[in-house]
Amino acid sequence: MSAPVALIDCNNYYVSCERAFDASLVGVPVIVLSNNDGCAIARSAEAKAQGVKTGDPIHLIQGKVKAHGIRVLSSNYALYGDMQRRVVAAIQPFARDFEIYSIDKTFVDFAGFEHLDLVAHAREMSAQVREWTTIPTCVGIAPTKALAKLANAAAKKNPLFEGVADLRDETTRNWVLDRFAVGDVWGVGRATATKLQGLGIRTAGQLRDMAMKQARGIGTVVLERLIAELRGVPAAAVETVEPQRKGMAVTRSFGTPVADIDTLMGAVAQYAMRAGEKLRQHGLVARRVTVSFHTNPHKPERPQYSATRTLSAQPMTNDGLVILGLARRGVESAWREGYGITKAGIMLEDLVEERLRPLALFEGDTEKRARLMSAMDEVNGRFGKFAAVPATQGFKRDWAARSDARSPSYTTRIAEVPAVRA
DNA sequence: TCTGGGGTCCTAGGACCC
DNA sequence: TCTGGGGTCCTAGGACCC
Repeated sequence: MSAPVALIDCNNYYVSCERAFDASLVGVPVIVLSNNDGCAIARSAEAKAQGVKTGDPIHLIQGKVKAHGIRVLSSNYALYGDMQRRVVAAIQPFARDFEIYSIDKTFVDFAGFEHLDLVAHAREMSAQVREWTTIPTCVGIAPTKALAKLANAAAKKNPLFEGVADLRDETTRNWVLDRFAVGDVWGVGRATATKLQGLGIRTAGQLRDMAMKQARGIGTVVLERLIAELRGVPAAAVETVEPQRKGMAVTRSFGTPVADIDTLMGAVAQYAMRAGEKLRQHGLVARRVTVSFHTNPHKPERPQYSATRTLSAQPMTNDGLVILGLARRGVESAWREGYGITKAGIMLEDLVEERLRPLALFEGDTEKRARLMSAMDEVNGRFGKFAAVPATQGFKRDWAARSDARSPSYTTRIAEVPAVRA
């Protein structure tokens, strides 16, 4: 039997973060919207009970919002990121190794802890997170990551588990797998679920028992690995070191479609500067810069246009103005008149740590530019985003996305720390 | 589905090379 | 060039996840 793995997952994470700082949100239906205030990406239990689904466009559920007094918030990623650090700090003492899988999920390697009552151990871990952050969590324990994810879902769904499901025991495991819909298994999306159902495979138990060869036929090696994991054979380890990231992107939808190149260039300029800033924050430089923009693919009756252009930075760079220069060339070569552009983005690939950057033959005065960039970072950090911007970016941002109901940056911006009155 | 933004991994096909 | 086998690199697109 392989070493036990646990997945600790925060319940309704974004909503729970908001509730940690605003008691009026407790006990009432709450949803948090995506970046563009477009759709619901987090829902409290009360909002779920009113039938709000993940991804519901806000304009489609306005009736429900009014009828049930659902509180609607824009997302506040600075807050959620900061809260995550506190959650991880609470988890840390309960294992030697763990993997921060996403903003609200952490895999915990329980190797070497098998002699403990792991269910009790997991409950203590969960209680520690709650005490330090107020955030409720559920834990799933199993021999593989895929099964730990499934155990976690079971712990969330079935009150019998009281927040911690241990699927190391085969009888319990089979019981859960036979009742678990195949489409809810981690790694089975809509496309694969449809194909599996066509073969009569409806439960996680049936997926586990599927012939590998048949699985390869409808999926890829990824589906084969998933089946191995459902059988209790690990195909993925708990990754304790953060992997080098492969790419980085800044993309946004526009509030209103853009039909002229200057306006598009203004948006692209902002994304390019932001992309450079992100690279510097992570201590990275990039080789490939891709700029892309397209019309709204959800309006098939309109003429569509989609363009991407990839350019190389020589030498590798994290200079926003260099990225902007390349992106500008890309936009100029790809621009076509007569379309309403609804989304644009900058993607950076071939990333390398700045200190490992290969030296180019002719570098130019990179040091001066590096000082300019860090000066801009400082100005923007102190006086707010967009205090210092290149002229291309412009000051009118008609196309800008909406974010009307963002909560204050309680933990990351001194001016917005909540005041306590005696 | 009137649909956000930021990622990863995998596969297929073409260009090119020896 | 009416042509073998094998390798790498690149791009585009699909699928999935949070």
